[in-house]
Order: sequence, then structure tokens, then C-alpha cells
Amino acid sequence: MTQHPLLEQLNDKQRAAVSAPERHMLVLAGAGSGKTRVLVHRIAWLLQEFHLSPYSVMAVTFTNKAAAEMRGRVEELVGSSTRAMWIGTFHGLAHRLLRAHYMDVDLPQNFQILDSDDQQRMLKRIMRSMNLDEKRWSPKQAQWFINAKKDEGLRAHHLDGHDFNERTYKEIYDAYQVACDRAGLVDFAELLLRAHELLRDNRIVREHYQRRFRHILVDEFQDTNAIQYAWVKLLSGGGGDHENYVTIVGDDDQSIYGWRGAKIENIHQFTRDYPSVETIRLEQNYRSTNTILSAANSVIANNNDRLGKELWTDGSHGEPIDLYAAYNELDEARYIASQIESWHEKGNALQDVALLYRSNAQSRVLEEALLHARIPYRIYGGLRFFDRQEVKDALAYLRLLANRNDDAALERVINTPTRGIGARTLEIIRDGARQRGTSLWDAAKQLASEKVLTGRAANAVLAFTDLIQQLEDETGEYSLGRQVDTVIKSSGLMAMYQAEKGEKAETRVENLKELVNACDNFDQLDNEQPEDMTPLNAFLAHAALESGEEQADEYQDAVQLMTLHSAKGLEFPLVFMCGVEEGLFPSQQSLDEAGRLAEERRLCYVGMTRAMQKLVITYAEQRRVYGQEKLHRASRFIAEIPPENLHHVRMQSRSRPADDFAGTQQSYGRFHSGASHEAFAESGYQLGQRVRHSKFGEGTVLNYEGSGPQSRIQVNFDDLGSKWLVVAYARLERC
DNA sequence: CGTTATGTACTTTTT
DNA sequence: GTACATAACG
Repeated sequence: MTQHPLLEQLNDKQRAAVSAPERHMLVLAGAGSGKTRVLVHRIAWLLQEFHLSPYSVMAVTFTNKAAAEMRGRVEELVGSSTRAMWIGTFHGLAHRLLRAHYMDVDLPQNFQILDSDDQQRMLKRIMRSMNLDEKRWSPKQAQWFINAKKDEGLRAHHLDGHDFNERTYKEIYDAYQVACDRAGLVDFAELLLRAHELLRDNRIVREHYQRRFRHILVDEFQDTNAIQYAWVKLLSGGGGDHENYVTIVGDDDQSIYGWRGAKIENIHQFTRDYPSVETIRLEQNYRSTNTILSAANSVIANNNDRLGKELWTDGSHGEPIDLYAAYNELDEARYIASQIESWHEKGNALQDVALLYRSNAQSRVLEEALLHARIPYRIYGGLRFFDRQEVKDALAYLRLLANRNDDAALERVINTPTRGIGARTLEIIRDGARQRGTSLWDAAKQLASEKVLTGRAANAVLAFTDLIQQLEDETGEYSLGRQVDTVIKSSGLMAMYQAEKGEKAETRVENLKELVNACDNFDQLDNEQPEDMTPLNAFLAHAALESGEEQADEYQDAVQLMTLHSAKGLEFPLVFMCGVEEGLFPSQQSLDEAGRLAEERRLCYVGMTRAMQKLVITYAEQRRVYGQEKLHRASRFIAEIPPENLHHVRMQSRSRPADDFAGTQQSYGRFHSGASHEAFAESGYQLGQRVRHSKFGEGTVLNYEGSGPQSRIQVNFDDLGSKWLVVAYARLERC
């Protein structure tokens, strides 16, 4: 039987999803089951077999990376341009809608996007002007509150403000929104909310898009929040007169963003709102060994309310999962480094290795060990290019050129570099703006001309407004790159960073130059923005929405370090999951709140299923957390793995002489606190050794003190925590 | 206005 | 333990 080329090399389930008739579909796709592949082939199928125009397809993802990958793979498959197709992130597509219909949503044509850093600064200013007790109300909390409400589709006036807390937040929300609207600023949540309101309230616009998008496909649906779901529902005409087809792809077991508003229930809700939906489960995994999968399966089986799904593979059994119980975080890091070394010596690539941890703080110790072992590494999740201070400074100048009312941008650069406009002057301008209900820019100009501001301050302010005006006049016709270059130089920004010394300042100067490059390369044709957008506005939107991939030396073969969260969607032949301890993973906070533990378990599931060939789990009996030594027990997740899949690695370092790790002797000395290696040798016990006590049960040796019959030993018992025992009386058994 | 000292908080991350 | 922010100081 000859098969359609698009269906070749797909399994039955994948084929069913790709070649299904036009209908609503729910694809429950387990980790490593070829989810993206199905999505991409499905789109190609729609275009080729159903002769759909790319114009009538919309595909939504969460990250720019996923969107870019999807577009690339679709184009590769269908061999033609997909420009007419709307592929993008929720935020990117919402932004596109708002640009096209800015008048319908009361936004200025040149509205700008506020990233979360800008948003926080903005809130800080507003809260200050409200004279709130700064001890009690933090901009961060307010930001969290406002975004959470917006994610639920709620405006300030929707809040009833029953208790004092909420009443205050409501006022902040209100004031913040007024300020944003006046300045023509839109935060991330606002993009979604406003686009939703546009579709909801404007019948003509809604029906236009409902007619247009015959198929809507949503990736990672378990991560959608309330407003995103409402959005999809509106566009699809869900339940209405004009119904389009919706395909959602997701995995309830990989929902790890509940804490930022994602609702797994949206998957359940979908089956209720679209009763004709067909559900397809992709359970065959092409990534991991059988051992890894069955371990992951039995961990996740401890969660309730699952949609039900069990991954399987016809691949090899593979090696057992190594479990290493380190006695502290330094030992853990060193063990990992040594394992990576031997992996590398066998001829394997370092970039095939990932170190996953629960929180970013854990990376430091790991880095030190890798550095010491001279293993190159790369950390994910640092500051991205467009988020850097100097780049944001330069962008703020550009934003002011595009829109004088952009208060956030003005605040940022009015005195950067310093030009004699101090806190006092700024305060006067803010007051003036508040009284007149104008932007800071207008207030500054007026106050200076009305002589409210005195000589020196007035001069400084006028010099600034003249500078911006002159920059616009001068560079208006320039190419983007040349414009940015001129702005950076004429504003004094470049000179300011050049004058600073140190490595940091040098990279800042480099980044500013890189920004000019980025502008030169920014080809507006590559970005499907509405045509009437100026190149500058298009670039600013690009900078805000795609803060820029970390441009690291991708050529160097390096180990990858990242949090479990950022590992989602990736795969590696060798994976280390570090710090798998109660209190760390699952995190302490998650134990206090209902429902959070299940999410931690899903996070564990995500981490385990990243591994293709080999998984190594490590934990430390003792760990410094915020400068304090904490005793930890192995995570409950480890106990949920079938014992036959686990291989307990024995402490190896004790049998070697102490000078084996001469370079780190110092740091280990701190831990030993008086326990010399000789004392240990004499005692017959070793650090990290497992011992059994007749009353206290099993535990791990943590420390040792003294010698002879008076010597004492510290043991961390699994059930009781750590205790000091006199060796002579304790009658410990080695096990 | 810019520098230094003290205080405080601190999972997870994208847009 | 450290980064980051604000406060006090020169």
C-alpha cells in the first residue's frame, strides 16, 4: 500500500491525528511522543489535502522559539511560503490584532509594549504617588495581583474590593491603568485582555476573524490561562453560529505553570465546550529508555485527577537510573562533575548532558565544580539581550522618539546619562503631570516655559526635550541602524558606558554596538507586521515581545545547566536531576499549599522524561540554603520510583586519599569542622556511609568529632533527622 | 549628585 | 550567602 508522503513514518495514532477529517480535536501527547511533528504534519495536511489557504489557519504557541520552529518545519514540509498563516505566540498574535485595530481599542497608533520590568517601575512610581506604606505594599505584589486579574479577564471595576487589601490593590490597578492608557502603554497581560475585549465587543471585527480562521491549533494547551482560553473560544466561534475547528495539543502531566495562572482544567473544559471533539492519545515515546519511562510513569501515577495516559516504548531497556546520595552539595557537585568527565572520556559530547535543578540558586555550586574540573558549561535563563540595562536605556530613547507620551521611557532616560535633572525636578514634573492630566513630556515642557521650574533645572529640562526633538528631526529619515547609532551617540549613552571601567562596562559598550547590528539586520519584511507600522515601531515591538534568544557561543561543546522548568520541551542523552530532596524538590512552599505538590510531581515527571539514554538522580543529606546548613531527606519522588529501576551508587570518594581533591580542600574543610580524615579513618566510619541504629533506624554519617572512646559521630537518620551519638555506645551497624 | 553602608528577601518563567 | 535596594553620608 502506498502511503501519503505526509503520513509516512508516523505511527497509527499520529496518522489518525494528522489525517483526521475536519473536526475539533484534542491530542493528548505524552512527553517525547512526537507532538510537534503531529502538529506540523496536520497543518501541512490541511493545506494539501483539504486545500485550505494558509490564510485560514492559525497556530498558537507559548514561546517564540516554538512558533519559529513550527513555521520553519511547516514551510519545509509544504515547500512554500506560509507568510499568510498566523503562527505565533498568544501575545504576538494579540499584538497583531491590536495594531490592526488600534482605533477600535482606543490605543494610539504608536502604542508601546511594557515588559515586566517596565511594568514594575511604573507601578512603583504610581504607588509612591499614592503615598502608600511602602513596608506593606510592594510593587512586586501589586504587579502580581494586577496581572493575575488581567489573566482572568478582570478589569479594576470588576473587583468588588470587599476587604481592605483588595480595595487598595483595586485603587492601584485603577491608577496604573489610567497611567498606561495616557502614555499609550500596554503590558503583556493587557495585550491579551484588550484583544479579547476587541473580539468580544466588536461584532464586525469578530466575525471577520471568525470567517477567516477555519482552523485554530493550540500547542501546550495545559498552559493556557483563562483569558487565553476565552480568546480561542471567541475566535473559533465556540458554540456560536459560525463554528471553526479547534485542535488542541497538550499533556496534563506536564502542566507546570499553575503558579502563573495556567489552568489544566481548560483541557477538561474544552471537551465540555466542544462536545463533538475527538480525543487522540499519543503514548508511544520515541525518546527515552524503558527504564526511564517506567520510572517516570510510576512517579506520575501518584497524582490524582489525571486524564490518564501511560507512556511506552518499543526501544531498549537501557541502563538503570543512578541514584547518588551525596553528603552535602559540594559532594553532589563533585560527583556530577566526575561522572561528566567519564562520559566525556568515552567520546560523548558534553552538549548531550543536562544538569537540571529546581531553583536557580543551585547552579552556583555546580558551576564551581564544573569550573574546577575544567568542563565547559552553559547556563540557560540569564538576562536576555533586550532585557539588559544598557539596551533598555537605548530602547527607551527610541520609544520616546516614537511616542513622547511614553512616561516609562521618559523616566528611564531623562537623567541617563546625568544631565542635572535630579529627584526634586522630576518630582515637580510628576506633580505637574498629575495635576494637568498630561504626560510627563508635556508637563516638563510646560513647566519650563511657564517658569515654574527655575533657571538651572529649566535649562536642563529644555536641553533634554530639545535633544529628543532634535534627534527625531535629524534621524527621522535614517535607516533603523543608523538612527539607533546616532541616538546612542548623541544622547551620551555610549559615552557614559565608555567612561565606566571594568569588564561589565566593556560588555555594555559591546551590547550597544550589537544593538545597532540588530537594527541593521532587522528586516521588516521578515516580520509580518501590519504595513503601516514604522520600522521603528516594528523593531520596538519585536524587542519587547521577543526579548532575544541568549546568544551564547553555540559552537562550543558545553554541558547545559537549567531549571527543570526551562528544560520542558528539550531532550538530552544524559540528564542529571540534582537536589532531589524534601524541602527543595518538592519545594517547601509547595508542601504548604494544596494542589502544589501535584505540580511538583509533574515537574519531576518532566525532568525525568528529558533523559534519552541515562538518568542520574542526586540529592544531598546536608546542604547550605541561604547560608544555613539544612539537613534534608531524599525526596518522596525517589521513593515513588520502582526499586528495580534504581541503582544506588555507593559513595566513592572516601576510599581515595584526601589529596584527591586538593583544589577544593578549603571548602570541604569548612564542612568537616574539625573532623580530620585521620579521625575518620581511625573510627572505621566514612562520611556519607549508611548506618543502622537499633532504635533510630537507618541514616547517613554526616560528621565526626574527636578520637578514641570519646569520639562522637553525627548521623542523619531518615526518620528522625540528625543526631550526635557517642560511637562507643551507639553500636551502629554498617549497611 | 555620587559613593558607601546597612537592611532585607529569596521557587519556578514567558510574553 | 548574596544580590539588590534604599538610606545616610561626603
